[in-house]
Amino acid sequence: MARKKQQKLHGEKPASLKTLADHLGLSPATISVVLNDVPGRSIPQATRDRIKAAAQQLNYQPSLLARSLRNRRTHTIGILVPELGEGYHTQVLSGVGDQLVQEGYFYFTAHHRHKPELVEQYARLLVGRGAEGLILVDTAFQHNFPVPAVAVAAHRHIEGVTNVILDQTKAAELALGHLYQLGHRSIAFMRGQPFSSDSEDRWRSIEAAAKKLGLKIDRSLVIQLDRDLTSPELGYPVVEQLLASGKRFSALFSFNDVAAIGAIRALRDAKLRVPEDVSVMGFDDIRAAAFITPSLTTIRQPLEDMGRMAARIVLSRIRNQQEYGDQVAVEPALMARESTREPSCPPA
Amino acid sequence: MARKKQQKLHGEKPASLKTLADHLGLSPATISVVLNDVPGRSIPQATRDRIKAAAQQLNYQPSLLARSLRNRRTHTIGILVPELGEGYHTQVLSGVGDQLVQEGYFYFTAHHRHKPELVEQYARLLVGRGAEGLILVDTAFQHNFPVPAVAVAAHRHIEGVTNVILDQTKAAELALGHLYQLGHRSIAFMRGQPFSSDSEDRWRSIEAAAKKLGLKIDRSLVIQLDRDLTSPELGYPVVEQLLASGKRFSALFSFNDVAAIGAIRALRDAKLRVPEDVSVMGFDDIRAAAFITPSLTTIRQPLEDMGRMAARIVLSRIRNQQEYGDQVAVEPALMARESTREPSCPPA
DNA sequence: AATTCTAAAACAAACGATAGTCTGCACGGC
DNA sequence: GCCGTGCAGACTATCGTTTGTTTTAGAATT
Repeated sequence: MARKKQQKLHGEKPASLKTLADHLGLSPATISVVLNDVPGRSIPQATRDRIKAAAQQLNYQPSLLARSLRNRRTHTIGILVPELGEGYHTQVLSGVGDQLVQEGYFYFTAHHRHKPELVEQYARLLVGRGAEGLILVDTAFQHNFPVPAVAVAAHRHIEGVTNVILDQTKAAELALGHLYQLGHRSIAFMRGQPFSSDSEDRWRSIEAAAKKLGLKIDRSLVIQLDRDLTSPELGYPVVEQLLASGKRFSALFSFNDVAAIGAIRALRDAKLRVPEDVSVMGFDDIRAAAFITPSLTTIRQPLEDMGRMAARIVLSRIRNQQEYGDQVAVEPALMARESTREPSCPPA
Repeated sequence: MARKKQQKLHGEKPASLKTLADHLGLSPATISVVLNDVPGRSIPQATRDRIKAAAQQLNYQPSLLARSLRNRRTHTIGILVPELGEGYHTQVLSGVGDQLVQEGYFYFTAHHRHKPELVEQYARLLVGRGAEGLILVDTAFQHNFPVPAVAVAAHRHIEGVTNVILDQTKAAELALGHLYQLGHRSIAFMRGQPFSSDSEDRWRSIEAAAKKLGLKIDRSLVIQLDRDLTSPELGYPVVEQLLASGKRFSALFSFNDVAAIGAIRALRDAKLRVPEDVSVMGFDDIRAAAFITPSLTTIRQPLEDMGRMAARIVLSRIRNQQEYGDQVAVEPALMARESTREPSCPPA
């Protein structure tokens, strides 16, 4: 007869407990008990072996769907991010994913492209889909959620939602401390866009750090980002304008790395060398930061750690352990590279 | 009395059909029928309104879990990627996600860090979790799968798995054509690591394109990558060696952008200017390609499109439409930037 | 008044797994 | 021979939906 098909294509329905039960002449419940090693049940070893062998042979895979329905546990977390294709969010995602998988959880992802109505909608969908918890990365939201939720770099604080943030105070101190120590005294600052979650905090921290160092912030050296871009173009025009104003400065603290790259372009196009004439400090430590010429001195956000932390917190809240407060800060690190050095002429 | 809690914290069990049924004095089935607008059932408008109002009021959300169990449709796809935190894969993911969401599907992601046993294990888990199809991005695998599967940039062809790939012939022709047209005749080539999925195809296409242009490939100008790195360090030592060999060349075609960035460093460290002394062509068009100095001329893989295409194919196969063959190629594009120009001295 | 018809909704059986309870039977002790 | 004891496993209900089939009751027909 025809040779047995060696590579079964999809189509045959997978084995269920009932299939196994019929095959073995036992009841589904017994098989469930054996395969799950439920304690306190007396089933002879012989039967156990028989069941396990059959399960293997028929390639039995329990339907997690059915199990979830019955146990009311899905072991699934929903994750909301603004974008998938860009560095910052996916690095957080990477940490989240690692931690979740390690603890036996799965996750659904959805990206909302910053549309508020999509945030609401996807959150509902994810929960409807069985998500036992939510992790929101760089995502604005209004309400509480029907399941434990943790925000990474949240825009504001919402009752009941734990927030994982960067220690902005420490970050500002690291950055300004580095520039100050190199000898910089006239430093230009870039403020983030009003709609960006970090802008306000970052700026307050910078002011505080400056005060602590005895450094005066010259208002005319403070520029304000406003465009909604994720390309270096973001930083170009504002720096161009600043230069046109004629004010001089020996260092620039950019709001983020991407803007810093644009800023470096603008400085170069104005025939200023980086770092010889102007030092540039970034923020975030995106991958490109180490690759560009000159490589960028920046403050690293431990994105993977933040993700891992968020995952740990959401799981702990699901288990109803109250181990974390409603805000958890992680430590930034200074990545000193080529784009900063001592100013060429000593401060005036 | 105590004021009504305005912000309900999680804890109250969500409304089910049964809850609604009790509340309305109807049966769950009737309510299901109404809420799903099942055709061919006669329910008076008054009752329909009553049901819909109650559903709204009790904030009824159908359990997709239960529905999936019943309907044997989960509307979920499983996605396997090697890494989450790095550019290439997540851009594909972004396209996949867009397309899936648009067609009403959700997706589970898992990253396996190139460990073969994890690929197998996660694939099984995802299917067990209800995935109706699988998308494998840059992932090696051995077997067929019990559900429709589509691979993006697969390592080899597997019966029954549709493959979305870049048109390597076109890519090689674009790249070499560009260099040739600029006047380059002595071109150095970088071959990918043996374990990388594209290495073989890419090289064959380059040979073919060179032949077509009447360009001779000088074997002593061909260098071979072998390290498993995703940082520019990848391209540095091999170019250093090539330079040490004393052979001269006016252009270098790198295996990918990351290696190209390392190569540029190596060239600079050897006091060669890019592009004045040596033109460098990359491959992939990673985000950093446009940011570095000089910005990198490269071949763009339309990663999002590939993801979208993979999603479309897997859904079409789930629906049992046979619209696509077992291989689908997408078109690359030349991104001409600063790192290439005509050679400074005319070819010998 | 008895019969047929139809609208409106209830009922019942799944989907696959699991937790709790219950039964049949062999064995032992008295 | 009667009863308890344990073992080995079956039975039942349930998670929340959906689908096919009945029931019910009132209205229409004869």
